[in-house]
Amino acid sequence: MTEASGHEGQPSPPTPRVRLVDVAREAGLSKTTVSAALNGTGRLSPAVRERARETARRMGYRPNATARHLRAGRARLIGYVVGGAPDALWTYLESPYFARLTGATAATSLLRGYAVVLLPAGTLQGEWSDLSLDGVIVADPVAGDTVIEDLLAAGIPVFSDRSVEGRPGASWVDVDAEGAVREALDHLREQGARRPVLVVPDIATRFHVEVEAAHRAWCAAHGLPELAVRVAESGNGPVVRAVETALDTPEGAERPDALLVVAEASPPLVLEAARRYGYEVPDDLLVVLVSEDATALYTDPPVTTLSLRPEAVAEAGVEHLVAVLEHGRREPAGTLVPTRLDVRASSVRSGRGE
Amino acid sequence: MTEASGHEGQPSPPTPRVRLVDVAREAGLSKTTVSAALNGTGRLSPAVRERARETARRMGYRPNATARHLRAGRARLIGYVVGGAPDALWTYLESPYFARLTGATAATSLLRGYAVVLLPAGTLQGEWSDLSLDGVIVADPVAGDTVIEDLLAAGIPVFSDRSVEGRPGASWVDVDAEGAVREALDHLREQGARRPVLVVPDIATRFHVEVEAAHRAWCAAHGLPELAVRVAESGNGPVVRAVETALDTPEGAERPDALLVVAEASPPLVLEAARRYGYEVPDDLLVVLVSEDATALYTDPPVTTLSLRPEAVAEAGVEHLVAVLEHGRREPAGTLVPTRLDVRASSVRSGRGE
DNA sequence: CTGAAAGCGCTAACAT
DNA sequence: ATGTTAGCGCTTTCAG
Repeated sequence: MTEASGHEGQPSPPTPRVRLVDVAREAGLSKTTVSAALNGTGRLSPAVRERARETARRMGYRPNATARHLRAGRARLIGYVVGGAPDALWTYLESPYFARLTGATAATSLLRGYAVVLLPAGTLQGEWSDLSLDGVIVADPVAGDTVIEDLLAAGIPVFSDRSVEGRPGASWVDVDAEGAVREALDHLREQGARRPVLVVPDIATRFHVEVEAAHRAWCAAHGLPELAVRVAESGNGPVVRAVETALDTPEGAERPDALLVVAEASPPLVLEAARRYGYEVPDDLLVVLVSEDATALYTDPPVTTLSLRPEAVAEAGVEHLVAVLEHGRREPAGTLVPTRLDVRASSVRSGRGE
Repeated sequence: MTEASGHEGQPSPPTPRVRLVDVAREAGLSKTTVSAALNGTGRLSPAVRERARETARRMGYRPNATARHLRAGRARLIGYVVGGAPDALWTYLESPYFARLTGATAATSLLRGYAVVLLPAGTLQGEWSDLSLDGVIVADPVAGDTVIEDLLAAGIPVFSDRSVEGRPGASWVDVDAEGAVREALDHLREQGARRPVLVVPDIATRFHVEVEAAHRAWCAAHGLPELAVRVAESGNGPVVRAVETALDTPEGAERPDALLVVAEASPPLVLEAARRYGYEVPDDLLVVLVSEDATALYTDPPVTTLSLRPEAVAEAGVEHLVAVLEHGRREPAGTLVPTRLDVRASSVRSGRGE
């Protein structure tokens, strides 16, 4: 039962908000005094401070944030854009990786005193120039992303995961693609794999480009065949089809004995695909997925995943941006986030030593 | 190659931003004229207008959004909070429903000229009172949610999906729970189900409370047994266990012949659970999931889903909020969004007429 | 057709 | 210890 209940209902005109002057007048004090009292600054007698506070409370005073921001010279607002894909403006949130990256970015920002504004993927600065953003975080830019150029040209501090190395004002965070590939392939090899096949999206994101390079290098170094299938589109449909392509070997040909999928795909669906093609996991096929999808824990067998650690990426990114924003750091800095392999039954050769 | 390349690099002091006065001075005009020229307002000679624009461009002038907002009296910013759960501050993004609701809210807002600020779930107004939000959207409040009370008390226009009926200033949107349950159960009954079992979260969200009521009513009306299992926690693990509970009937007892899951769960995992308990889908068990999870399309068989239409919910919500914000509408308005049943093979009795 | 000046609501020097 | 005043950067009457 709020104040506006029953017959007494406020008349239509949107109640003019109580301003600092109003409180000051009412309390018989000056703006300064009330402001100081409310902000805990200055030296005021406890009595006056209390009177100001009480009056403000009674009148339902709430400071105007915009005015404060104008005064302060910043709005404590950080923009968040995902690079590339201007075709999929918002769907990135539906991928577990981005869902967690986004949440973690918002969480870390808030800890540092900034709120996050969601921006549509791949849009340029011009489309939201009327927002008072102190800085912008660009997640997952593709090579030569216009978003970044745009922001840099506008002089807005930018942090971008993946590398924008060397651009002044553009700190970066990068997932350690090379380490990720090496760790996953080493693990598969230890488990006996000799014909691992890689499934990777065919896009210009720095991470994926590096993954391919690392894979090539690893295969050469270990004298194993370089088996890879590229996925043109993202999404479960295309990725699962790519997995099928990878597993569907011609009659009599040697079959792959391990699968490393570096594209967001539903773990249970990948397992199902493997079964459809007559593989037993992990007996005939070891499976490792680069994924943040929690369902990996609940499949039978549970699926080994390689986490890109979105929380760590977000944290490092916000940290860099805040460093620029608050201490005016100019020299670009960077962080390389190591991935984490969560070994589960899908990639552990069974019937050995157990 | 931006201007700051090479040896010429700007010295450290963060470049003082170009202001309107600076442009005016440089162009030999007044602030007024330049402002008018840039905003396309007022009656200026084309020559002057062009001169002002050119100078602004040359100097890299970008208007200060905060100052504009102060002047305009609003920041064109909408807050977005998810109700309840202060334990899971950000994880809501990982659910397909909320991922899409969030994206759609941001998209619709932008179309109406507002940007969306992500707020941690279940937090109160006091924790982000230093943000200049014109309004707030509260998604999925639980009964008697403090977030709502808090906002209403503060006089901030609130829209909330699910109902907050009767509160002045609090328009609402509600998913048609009753229709959803009826549509799903009618469908299952038409397909021959006589012992459908409902799996539903045990939480006070209005939607879920209504689902239970509707289920009870439907069972009574059709003279079918009221079978239901409640899930204490959310997440794939608990939901799958609840599904197992629902399917794991004592030896000799009658088994359920249809499953209606009204909790976000991974479609392939639910299918897998059914198989583990010896059910063939759809032959022994018809399955309908309330879910926005895209994997439902790719399972074998594809799973029938009941969509809560997050895009429609978001659209209606933003529409209501903007109506309050821009036309000062006071009388609370509401929208009831119908759900959509996407019938796929998992709920169609096979071997009949085909 | 253009410019001077007021003021959005707040905070912080600078008096008193 | 408290009040006066300037000013953050912009838009917009209102004179000229």
